[in-house]
Amino acid sequence: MQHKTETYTHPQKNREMIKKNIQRIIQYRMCLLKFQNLGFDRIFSYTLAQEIGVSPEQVRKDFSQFNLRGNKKAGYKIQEILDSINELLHKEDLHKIILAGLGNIGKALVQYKGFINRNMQLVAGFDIDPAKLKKNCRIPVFPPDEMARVIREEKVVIGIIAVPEQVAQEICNQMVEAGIRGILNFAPIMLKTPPDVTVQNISVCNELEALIYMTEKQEETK
Amino acid sequence: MQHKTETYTHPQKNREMIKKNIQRIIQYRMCLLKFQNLGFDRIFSYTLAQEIGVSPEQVRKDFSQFNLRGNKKAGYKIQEILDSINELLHKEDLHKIILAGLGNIGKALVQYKGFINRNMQLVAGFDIDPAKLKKNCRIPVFPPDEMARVIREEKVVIGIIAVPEQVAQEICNQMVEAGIRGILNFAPIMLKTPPDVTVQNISVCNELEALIYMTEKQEETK
DNA sequence: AGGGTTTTGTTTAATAATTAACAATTAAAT
DNA sequence: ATTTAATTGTTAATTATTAAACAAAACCCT
Repeated sequence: MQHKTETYTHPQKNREMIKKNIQRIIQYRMCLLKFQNLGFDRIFSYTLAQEIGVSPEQVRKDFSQFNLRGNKKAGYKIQEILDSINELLHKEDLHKIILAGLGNIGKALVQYKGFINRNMQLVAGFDIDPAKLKKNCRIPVFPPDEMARVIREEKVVIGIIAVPEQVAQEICNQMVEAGIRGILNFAPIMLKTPPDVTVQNISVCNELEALIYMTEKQEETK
Repeated sequence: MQHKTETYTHPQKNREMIKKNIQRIIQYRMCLLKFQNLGFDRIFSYTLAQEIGVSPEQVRKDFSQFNLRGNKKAGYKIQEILDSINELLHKEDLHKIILAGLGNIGKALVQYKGFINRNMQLVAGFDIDPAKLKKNCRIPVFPPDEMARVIREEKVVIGIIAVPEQVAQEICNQMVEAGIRGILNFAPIMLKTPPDVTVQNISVCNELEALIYMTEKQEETK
């Protein structure tokens, strides 16, 4: 029997839930911007839901959880919700990010122009290959042994790992040691980190394989 | 009251569940390969679970669902499970993939060497920019109006969308029309597709924003 | 060979997430 | 101003997922 009113939830699980919800919120924002650009200044939960592929109740519940309020009968004021979401995501300040590895993915990220629109900035890159140090002039690129210094000096808390699998864990350890708290990992391994460091994996191969499975499954049952 | 023995589940939801489970299976495979390379030939659900960050029961249940069988007291034979997973994922045959858009992401994908190890192959790229048509000699690159022909001739069912947001939906429509059944989408929009087409979105910006939120949330509650 | 121990696989229970329902509210119309 | 219609926000119910429990199996050691 539970004595407390609030039921206990495992911190790790709880965090997964928050992450999932905030990812939906980020999607809503994408969608809100779209409708704003189309000239609308209000939107209903129903419309938003249909666009994202969830139920209207889900939208209302998500908004409610993050205290994003609408108007009865009149829906949600797009600008108002956008402002609130931006505040929620601390979009008023610039978020510095470092990048380890300037291979194919790293180079693509360096050249990507979409970060600054969303108040994110790659402040430095790191690569073992001396040839990479000058090539990409958009951001300064250092050898890996300077990473800890840069992280500390620039007070960076977010890092991207785009190095080969073999060195990914080592780079991860160095990042965490120097103060990185969130890692976007492109290496095809499960990184080991302390529980207070958040890791998000991206694997194009895995996604493609899952997609292939799904399509073939669909084909079978047709 | 439900009359059928099997309870009804919404097909869309059901598909989400299968996708999630198969993604875990793909992760298990990654991990199994790692342990095989370390010289092990058997593994316990407990070990695998710890490595992936789930419970041992979850591993056993996942394996059970896909009929991946172990040996009581002796755990799972790594090679056996790997073979079964590869069979499950139809790894015996080569999976052809087309790529729309040869910008930063597209170029990175073309240069990526990991596909062939997993029996996937980019068979063609498409870009509106004539300058791109010759540049990347790893795969043939065509203008977009040849896409439908190539999809049909090569019988491709998987496509990657790495074009600018503004044309992503149009490219998607063309792909679906020509026979593509699974799409990996890098454009920051929710693509509209028929229900039997599976879409998987990848957005580096969204993942980073979620990561930033998580780290700041963590900082607050500390 | 046989008991003890360990680990699977499945069933049952607990927890979490989604959907449905509905009361409250408010914009718009008359 | 009053009424009507529509939409939110929250509570309740349902469904789905995850974890626990335990029986069955089989390896290993004596």
